[in-house]
Amino acid sequence: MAASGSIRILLVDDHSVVRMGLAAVLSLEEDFVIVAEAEDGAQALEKYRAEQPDIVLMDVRMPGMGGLDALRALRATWPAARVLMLTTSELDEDIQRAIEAGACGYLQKSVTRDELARAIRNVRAGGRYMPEATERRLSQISKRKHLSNREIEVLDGVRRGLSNRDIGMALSISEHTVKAHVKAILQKLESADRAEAVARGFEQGLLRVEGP
Amino acid sequence: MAASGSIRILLVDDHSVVRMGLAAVLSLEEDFVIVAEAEDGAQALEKYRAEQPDIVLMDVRMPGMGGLDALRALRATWPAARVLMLTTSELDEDIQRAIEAGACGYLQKSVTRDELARAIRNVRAGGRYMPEATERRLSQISKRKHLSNREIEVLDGVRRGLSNRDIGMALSISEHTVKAHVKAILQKLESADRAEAVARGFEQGLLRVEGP
DNA sequence: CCCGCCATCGCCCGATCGGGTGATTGCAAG
DNA sequence: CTTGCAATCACCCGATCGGGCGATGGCGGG
Repeated sequence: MAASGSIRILLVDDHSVVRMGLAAVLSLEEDFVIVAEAEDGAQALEKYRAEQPDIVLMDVRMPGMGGLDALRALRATWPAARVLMLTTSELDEDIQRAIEAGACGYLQKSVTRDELARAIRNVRAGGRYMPEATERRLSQISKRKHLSNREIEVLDGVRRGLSNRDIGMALSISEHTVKAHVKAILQKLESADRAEAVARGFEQGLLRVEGP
Repeated sequence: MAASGSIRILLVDDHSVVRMGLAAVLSLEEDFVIVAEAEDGAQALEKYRAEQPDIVLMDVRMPGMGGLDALRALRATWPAARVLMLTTSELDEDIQRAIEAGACGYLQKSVTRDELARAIRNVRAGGRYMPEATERRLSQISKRKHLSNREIEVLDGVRRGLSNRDIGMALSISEHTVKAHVKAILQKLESADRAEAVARGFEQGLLRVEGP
């Protein structure tokens, strides 16, 4: 690995404007070298294999394989890969997932040039980097009781306007069980009824607008 | 105003990375000149007053005064202002609102350099510009029956988990009336119950995660 | 001027929801 | 092994929801 001469970077983002912007910002630092760019997760894996960069800067939301899946795939093959996640969204339990999946940092696209450079150097040096605001949000998120997979499935039925009975039939379980799940969901999301639970689901990133 | 020598552009986006990227992309065109940048709606108005650019490239989602409000404010003072809206989100009835408010185009941040340049020249020449995909989405959106203001208020109560009675008290109307509104909402959003209506509200951009 | 839409109010009623209180299984972590 | 949690099933019951049917007044466009 290059001692500390230069830091080799792989950019992954589906928005070409953002890639150009990152390239422009990073080129202001003498020792940063962008060795490759990718538009999606699959490309990112290819490029990583080919270039073995020191740092990956990756967008969270991308068409096809999302940034989180790409992150997991990357770390599965190269556990030492150092990945900084970028996002516009700022809400999201994606933060939580990214950290669990081994991201070394989580930045918003509104970062200043300075902070971005610091983050990259930090991560390169083996550390982590997380803006204070994100850290605070993360601690809040981790306090939220999170739903089990089954509960997410039920919540998805609720979101589609199904009755408890219909959800039961769809999941091949009894209506009683569905009610139990719904009850648990309402408690965990601190919601008064299923409508509020759906709203909370969207707020917390459990439910999304684009169908999975 | 510069005949056709150069096209003077104002960039408005809260993400510095995106501004840098746009600046980088646009600087590749000889006749494009970025005369100012702004980080939010208020700044955008100032800069416009000072520079009187030919074109404004504006992000839709921004902290403080959002892109749409900024657009309206701008057109209120300078009805001839030519504004191209930029977005990451792609969903949204914001498209609809932007067009109504007098935007000359609506682009995603994934645009290629080519398309962006074409859009700008088009708009500069007095035309409009809208990617085909966006146009299709727009036509779908316009087919959606849209909720009245009162109905939106009711839907917001529903989203917060209030009962019809509580919503009635909050809005100082009878529970019966609320029920009538809810009924209308369910029909217009083609929803089976209030939970699905909330989901549809989020999908269509009627409800948002960050507070109004 | 009339039609349509919106907002408001009213009553009846069956279906669904959500709370309370149980229980059993199986698995994973301590 | 014991504790805890997820998932499953069960019953009772009052409150709420959502549909059906209808009515009034106001406001704006054709």
